[in-house]
Order: sequence, then C-alpha cells, then structure tokens
Amino acid sequence: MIGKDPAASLSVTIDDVARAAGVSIRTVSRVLNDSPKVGGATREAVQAIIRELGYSPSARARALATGRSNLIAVVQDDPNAHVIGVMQRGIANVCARHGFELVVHPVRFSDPDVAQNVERFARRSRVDGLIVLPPASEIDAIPQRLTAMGVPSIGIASIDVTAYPCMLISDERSAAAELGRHLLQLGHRRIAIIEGPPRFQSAQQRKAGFLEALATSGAPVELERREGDYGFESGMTAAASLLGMKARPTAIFACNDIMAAAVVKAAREAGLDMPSQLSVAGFDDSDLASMISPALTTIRRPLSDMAETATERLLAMINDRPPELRRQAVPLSVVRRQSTTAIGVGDART
Amino acid sequence: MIGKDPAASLSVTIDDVARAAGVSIRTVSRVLNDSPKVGGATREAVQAIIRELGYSPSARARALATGRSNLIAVVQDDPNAHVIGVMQRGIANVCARHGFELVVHPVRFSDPDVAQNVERFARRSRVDGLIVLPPASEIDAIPQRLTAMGVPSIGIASIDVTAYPCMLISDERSAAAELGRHLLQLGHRRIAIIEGPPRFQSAQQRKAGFLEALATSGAPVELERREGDYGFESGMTAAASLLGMKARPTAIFACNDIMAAAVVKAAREAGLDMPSQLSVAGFDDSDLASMISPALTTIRRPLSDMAETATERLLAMINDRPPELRRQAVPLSVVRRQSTTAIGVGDART
DNA sequence: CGTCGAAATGTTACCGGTAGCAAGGATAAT
DNA sequence: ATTATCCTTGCTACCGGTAACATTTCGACG
Repeated sequence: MIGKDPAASLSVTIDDVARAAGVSIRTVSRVLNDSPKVGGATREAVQAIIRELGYSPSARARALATGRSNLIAVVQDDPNAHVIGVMQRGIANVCARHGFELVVHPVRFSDPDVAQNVERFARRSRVDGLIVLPPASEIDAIPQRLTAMGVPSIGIASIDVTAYPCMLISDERSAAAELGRHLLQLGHRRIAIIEGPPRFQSAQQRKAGFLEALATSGAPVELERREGDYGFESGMTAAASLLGMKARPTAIFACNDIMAAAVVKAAREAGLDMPSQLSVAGFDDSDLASMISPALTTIRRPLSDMAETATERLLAMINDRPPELRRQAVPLSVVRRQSTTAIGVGDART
Repeated sequence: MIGKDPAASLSVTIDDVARAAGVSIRTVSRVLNDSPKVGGATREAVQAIIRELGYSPSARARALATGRSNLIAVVQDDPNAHVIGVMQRGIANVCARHGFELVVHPVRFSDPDVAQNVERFARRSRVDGLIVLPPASEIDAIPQRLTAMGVPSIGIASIDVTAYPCMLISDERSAAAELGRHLLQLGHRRIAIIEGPPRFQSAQQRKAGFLEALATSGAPVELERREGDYGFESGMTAAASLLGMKARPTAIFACNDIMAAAVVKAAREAGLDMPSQLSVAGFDDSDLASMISPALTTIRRPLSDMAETATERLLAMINDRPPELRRQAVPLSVVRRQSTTAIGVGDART
C-alpha cells in the first residue's frame, strides 16, 4: 500500500523494492533484466512489489552502469518541416519498440561550426548513436568526427558521404531524370527548370538528373534555367520571369514542391489554365502537392520507411551487429497527378 | 598531445584530467562548475588540459549525482506537422540557451492509455520537466499524474486544463469569433462552417466562437454546418455538399487550413471564382495558407513565441522559481488575405 | 613573531543501478 | 546417507560525476 503515496513514487529506488520484497538488490536487478537465474516464486514476488510501489528503474543510473544510454539522437536542419515530421515519427516508432528514447538536436546547415557543435553534443549527451537527416547529412565533417569518436551514426542523403559507417541514399538523380523523360514523352520541348540552391547536394542531383535526361534524349529541347532557394518567394520570382517570356515554356520542373506551388500560383494569377497551357512538376510529394489545384506531379521518397530502416540499422550497429548493408540506394517514384499533361489541345503557342 | 587520439577521447574521464593536471578530482569538478573557490592559475591549467584532452563531462553521471538530468521532453501527437515543427524549433532554441537537451515523446490522442504511457516515460527517463502540445494537452489525466509525481509540466492548449501547474492558453474561441464578425462585416449572410472533430477542444472552441459571433450579431444569417475531421478528404466532402446547395453559401469557414484548402480546391474544380463568388477562411496560418491561390484569410497563433515562453517557464519551474504567471492567455490574430472579400460585385446568387 | 581566518585543495561518501564472484540450499548421483 | 553439482541469492566493487567536510597553505594583523 506504500505505493499509494504518489508523491513518493518517483523516488522509489531499487533498494526500497529489495527491502519490501525481503530480497537483495542483486535479485531485484536480476528480475529487472529478466535474468534466467531467479526462482519463479521470487520473481513473481518481486514483480508484485514493483507493481505495487510503481517502481521503475532510473534510465540514468542504468546508463552510467552499463555504459549505454538507450538514447539516440536525430540531427536535423529544418528547412523542411514535412520531411522532418514524417521521419521523426518513423524513428520514434522504432525507438519505442526497442526501448530507446529519441533526442532531437537541431543544427544549422550554414553554421561553420556544425560539426564541432554535433561532436560536443554527442560527447556531452552520451547518446548511443545518431541519425543525420538531410541536408545536414551532406556535411562530411560530421560523420568524420563521430566516427573518430567511435559513435555509430547513419546518414540519409542523396549522395554517398563516405565517412558514414552506414547510409541510406535516395536516388534523387535518377528520379529527376525519370521525371524529365516523362515530360519529354508528353511532348514538351520548351522546358524550364527552377533549381534549388547549389550548396545542397540534393539540388545538384535533381538538376543533374533532369538535365541529363533532356540532353540524352536527342530531342530538340529549348531549355530555360532559373535558380531558386527552395523557398516560396524565389519560386514566384522565377515563375514570373519564365511566364513573361515570349516563347514561354510549356512545362516547368521546380526542384521542390514549394517552388512548384509558387509556379502554380503565379500561373493562375497570370490567367493560365493548368495543365492545358502549362505543365508543372515538383519534388518531395509533400502534403502540399495534393492539396493544391491542380494536384502536383511530383516525386515521392518513402520517408517513413527510410526513417524506420535507418533506425533499425543504427540500433543494430549499437548492438555490435555490423550493418548487413553499409550502403543502400532507395528508389524513388514519380507520382503522376493533374499538373502535367500531354502537349496538344489547349497548347500555349506564345 | 594525448588528445590527439580521437578514438580515446570519448572515454576521457574526470580522473584522467585530474591526473594530467596534477590536481584532485574535486578541483576539476570545481572548474567544470565554475565554482569561485579555485585559484586562477589552477583554473587555467585545468582548462588547458580539458581542452587538450577534448574532455567533456558525462551528462549521465552528472544527472545521477545531481538528481537533475538537464533533459526536458515534449509530448506530442502529430496530426499537424506544421505546428509541431515550429514549436519544436522554438523549444529547442531555448533549451540550447540553457544547456538542456530535448527528447521527443510522440503519443496518440486516441490511445486510452496515453496518461499511463506518459507517466511511465517520465518515470523511466527522469526528465526534469515536460511540455505537452495540443491536442495531447487536453487530456486531464496526463498533468494529473505528472503533478502527482512532482514533475513540472506545462500545457499549451485552447482551454484551461486545471491540473497543469502552468499553462499557455491560446484564445481560439475569441479568434474564431473575430473571424465570424469579419465575414459579417464583409456582408456575408449565407455562411457555412466546416467543423473539426468534436473530440478536440480546439474544434469545439473554434466552432463555439464562430457561432457565437454570428448569433450575437443580430444579422439574419443562414447558417450551414458540416463536420470534418481536420483532414483534406473530409474538407473535400463537406465542400462538395455545401457547393451543391441551391442556395450556396457565400462564405465558408473551415476550422483548419487543410480543410480550407480543400474548399478552395473543390470550389475551383466547380468553376467558381474566389473570392468573388466564394469567400473562404481557415485557421492556423500554416505554410499552406499563403501558398495556395487565393491565399487564405486565416488565424495565426504565435507558435514560436508560445513555444519559447512555455519553455522558459518550464525551466523556471525546474529551477524552483514558481512561474510568475500560472495561466496566460495568448491572443491570436486574424490574417486577412485574398480568399475573403466583401459580397457584391461578382456575387453568387445561386 | 605567533596566531587566526580565509582561501585553496584534497578525501570521501553518495547518486541508483549493473554484474562478477562467493556462498548457501536443494536436488541428484553414487 | 553423503557428497557432488546446479540453482538461487547475497555481497560488493564499480560507472563518472557532485558536494559535504577535512585539511593544508598562506597572508594579514596584533
């Protein structure tokens, strides 16, 4: 009945349990870690007391004694709330299944001291491992330091960052190429791309894949390029410039959904009908993509799966099971929606 | 030069530092916690060694010894990635400033055992305090258990949940009322509301405030009500039903931006021009709101400020400074954009 | 020049668990 | 019945810090 005092229950210690059960601390510890060498009767008695007292062992003390904190961290920059939201959930799910806790450590991609920042964080917090999300995952120095410290880490990015002991690489380049071919097949020849900021590898990959597809097709493509910063405003600016051309593009690929949404908005305000007069495609398949009109043709990354896989693999490394697969390419898929269509019917001829 | 060995640096202990500096552990500890009673020369010598060895104290051991983990948790359900993303960032910022780490604990609002789940989490992880985000913050049992355990917590919600020692209450009811008056002033009389799921207090508050404004205005309003679940599909369904009416509403208030976006999309596909033939308003001022066309008139909560304030206050409680303000109402504001306009010109007369 | 007090540093007992090793008890083999 | 063996359980030394209390060292003052 001691357990009835709720105020005290937080401070119940293993000692209290041992005393109440009339056994030694060692035995209680065994029950907690369900060691096989405990008598059935004793085990049940101890468990009863534990329940009665509402006891639960301190993760901190445990961490100190075992050298494992049962904590993993996710390192994230946050330009993209959608990506982070979905991945965090996936990671948290796996953590919960394995009795781990998740600590988030936001960083700034542009901060020159990110790597040092992360190192200090890892050192101080003593997390058992880290998952690094893009675009922070593109920074070499982070896995370099982590690996030097002997802390397991896994990166999720669009390119291979060799310093990571394990990586999930989403093949954004191929996906963008596939999207390029898709537009060509639809008959588009005046095509524009709104690129992302070149400091991000993802932006470079998406651009490269797309341009490559157009170039190798052999089709006589008139290509127009603009640079955006993945933000809505930059998309509006680029769109305004493209739509104001005499020979306006019939299709625009924006390197993320946000800029694509800007194109849609700009086009609508310019009185253009989509997709008949203009096809638009994005990248990410964020919520946004299917909520605007017309719904965006875009590229989907299996974010949730990637997050779960990454976490499973990190936990494996933490448990000294080396990852079976040190590098894994994740295939992405084009999601066709209403924002792209074959050129023809209501074609815009300037 | 010992510090050059990076693999070893993770396991540098206070003892190593003491030995290297030729002082006692106690003195190193004093330097770490910058206690005033250390000689200047000694202090500098120790600091030099610490730097050289790349030592940083284990947060775990510290937690065990001091009884404080320097960890706070954010408890969140995640129907709304936007809200969580913004708030998490605000919380993390404040944490970083005060040397705290942030652990996220996702829960399910609909889970009958949430409260127990959170209690176990708090007990096990030994966090120093918790911030509970809506809608999880509406569940009484959570703060009840937390308070009984003596763990500081702060809730952010649209109503007062008395069991919290401290709360930030966003006045969604008044905001919705203000929005209602706004629509009336614009001349709308055939008005519809797409409500959120009644199990959420936020949905009830938004509805109540809006209806109240219409009722007390004295204006002869024809009100139409539909129930949604805060999801896009439900918004489409409700919109289809409303737009199919003989006497179609001239203004629709959707209780969140996502459903409002659905209304916009449905209206557009029905060939309606906005805002001339239909005014639409949402709630949340998510990214979405300004990215669609027309941009949504909606209601903004100062999410980032709220998150920071909540965190500051929680940290104050943790440091035994009772919160100066145990309840604080946060005023919200109507953001007028292009989706609402005065009735008249291109009015829809069915 | 002796004494006293403040400042600086050291010694050591925790914090709440884990786990190696030893000891006690019960059951099985001879 | 006796001893060997296995199964249970207890004792205790850590894990890496913090902080109370003791001790030493000096400078200052009478």
